[in-house]
Amino acid sequence: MQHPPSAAAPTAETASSPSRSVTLKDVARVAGLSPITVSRALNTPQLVRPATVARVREAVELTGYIPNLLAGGLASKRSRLVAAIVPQLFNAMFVETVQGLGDQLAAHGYQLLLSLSGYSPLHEGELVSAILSRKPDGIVLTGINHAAETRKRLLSANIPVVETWDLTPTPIDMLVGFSHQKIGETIARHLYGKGYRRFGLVWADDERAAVRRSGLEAILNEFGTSVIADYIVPTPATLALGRQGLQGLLESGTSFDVIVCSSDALAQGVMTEAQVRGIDVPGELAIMGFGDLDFAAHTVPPISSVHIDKRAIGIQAANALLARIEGRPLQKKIIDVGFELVERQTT
Amino acid sequence: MQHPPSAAAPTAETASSPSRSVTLKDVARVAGLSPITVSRALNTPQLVRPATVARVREAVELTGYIPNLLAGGLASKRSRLVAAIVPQLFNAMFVETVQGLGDQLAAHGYQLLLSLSGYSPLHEGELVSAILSRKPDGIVLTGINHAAETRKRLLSANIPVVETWDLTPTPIDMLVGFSHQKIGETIARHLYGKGYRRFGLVWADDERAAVRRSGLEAILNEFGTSVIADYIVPTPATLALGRQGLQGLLESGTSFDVIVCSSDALAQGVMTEAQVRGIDVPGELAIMGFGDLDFAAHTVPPISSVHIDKRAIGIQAANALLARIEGRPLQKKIIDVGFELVERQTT
DNA sequence: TACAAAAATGATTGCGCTACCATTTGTTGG
DNA sequence: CCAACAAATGGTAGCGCAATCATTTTTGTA
Repeated sequence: MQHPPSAAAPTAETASSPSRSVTLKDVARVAGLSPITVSRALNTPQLVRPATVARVREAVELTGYIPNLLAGGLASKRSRLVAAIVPQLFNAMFVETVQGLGDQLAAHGYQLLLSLSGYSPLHEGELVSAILSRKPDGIVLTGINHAAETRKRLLSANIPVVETWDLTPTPIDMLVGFSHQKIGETIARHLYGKGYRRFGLVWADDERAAVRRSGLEAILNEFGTSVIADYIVPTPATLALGRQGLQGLLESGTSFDVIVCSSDALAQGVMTEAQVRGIDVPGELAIMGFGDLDFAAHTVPPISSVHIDKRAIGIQAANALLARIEGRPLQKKIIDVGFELVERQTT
Repeated sequence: MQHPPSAAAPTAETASSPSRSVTLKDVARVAGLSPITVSRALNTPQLVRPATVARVREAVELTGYIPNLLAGGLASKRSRLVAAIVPQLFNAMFVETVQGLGDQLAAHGYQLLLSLSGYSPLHEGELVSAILSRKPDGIVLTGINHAAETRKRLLSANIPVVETWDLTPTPIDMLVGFSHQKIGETIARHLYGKGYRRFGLVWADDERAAVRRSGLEAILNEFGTSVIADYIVPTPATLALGRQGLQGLLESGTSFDVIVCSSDALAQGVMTEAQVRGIDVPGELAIMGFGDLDFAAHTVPPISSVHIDKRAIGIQAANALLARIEGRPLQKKIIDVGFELVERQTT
């Protein structure tokens, strides 16, 4: 299975130059056709006689030709590239969306340029410029709050944009997400309905989480109660921060009957800390998560959470983009994938 | 902070054509310089008078110029793009590596093209071709087992390649990883040393996991014992599969004193199932994971695992690539990031 | 068989940028 | 004050491909 250094690769060009890469012209020469016909045979085979296509395929095989998409993109103004900006990947939330997006794009011959913004909207502007310089056919953003500069650049780039993981009546272009406000409200109603009154929060310092909180508090206020205390953690939220959170809240001396967390990771952390301290969940303390990550259903006891179809967000975003890129009519500019409160055994 | 829709963007081109994008030539005209000088001012400012650079910067600002890297890459043969192929992102293992890689690359002005291979080496060949057609300056691969076709293509593309997450004396080019064999051996010694004799496995159907298993079994054999039974699960490994795994093993009627899992997710699943069934961990049954994911230290009881510096793999891979791209000498072609068995309370 | 229409193929040009070499401008010392 | 050189700027060409229009070949029909 070793390749002896003496034997040159059999498919290498015959030219003496040290491996100048194979171009369309080389394939054309081998196939006895013009370069443009080869180009067509590869990109729009329906415009070329089947026999010719076969001849081209052979020549491609023989030469080991790999098209240069930089050149192709420059000439055709279509890069077959879609860029996505995600705060970070640690946060398992976005991973499924990226995976769905990537899978769906790949299935349609597009590639994914992934950028990690690290939750900093200031940095996002430069990021967008860097991305636009690759001339992507579309862009997927996380969230709806972008610097004015970012919006302007995106708008003037004149390419399809999908914002995700949030909801607004005025997206830059298209949107796939859900209402954080409503989730907060739903959580409040659920917990109040189950009789919980003394609310503690372990909450990430994140803008979408803040919206969920405002929904939660709005309804609690309606019911004449409110959040007693909160413990704010930096992003990305981890189990360790969840444990710290409960610790912090308990040290404040107040007593709670439920801790609401801005993510399942924090919730699991809170639960771990409760167990370590011998606090019965949900008997003495109820816990509520968000995101319905893989583990939420498989802890002991399983964590009540809010399910989001994270993968669907990615797939729908891809579909919206592909439709626009390929000029197909778009049913809706705004897709609400909704959510579902999943009651398990911690509430 | 709103931009009134009446006022046309002040930076828009004066041309009447519907937003033809701004090119280097436009900037040059505005700055009263030749295009090539503008190019230099942006790419190699040290070759241009500071006053001229400033003039160019102004013109860029004024015109809202965004370079076209397709054209730039085509002309210069440097794309400032690095491609990475990862089996999948669900598997939290690779996420940190991708994040480290992305961060480090971004810090050096490179962007990340992410491809998900879905664990299928057959598909990897096409993937590599698709990637090479973007003319990346470097490629990061997961694992060391690649189709012969893939190797050939990579070799003839003549760009730096880093293989990761495994170890071999004969990488395609460079490598950042660790020895799965040794991990298996280390686990076996640890568990045997603690007195465990009746080994059950809940194991993912994954080639690197298979190597860890072979290390484990080799040492167990040396000690005159062996794995009693295994339960093989498909990738990606999830908590639910871990639970199924324990269930499957218990139903076989055999009794175990330790279950070794090919990942922490499976281990947590096994532990959950054990707790649900009232099996004391580690009293009646010990559990061993792999990967030392975030949660491993924060379950009750915390899971013994093998720590891998996953983020470092990404960062070192980026560094190796950057060194080669920028022509700096490379200390080592093979970087072993090692591992560390972390004994917690499940063994 | 002839002729129009359709299908298939080809030639030219330019996408936006940088490499390469040529030219101009500025600087130094005799 | 002017060589002699370095620093700064410019002109030309071409990276590899596809859009556009032109030409050739094939097909169907009277």
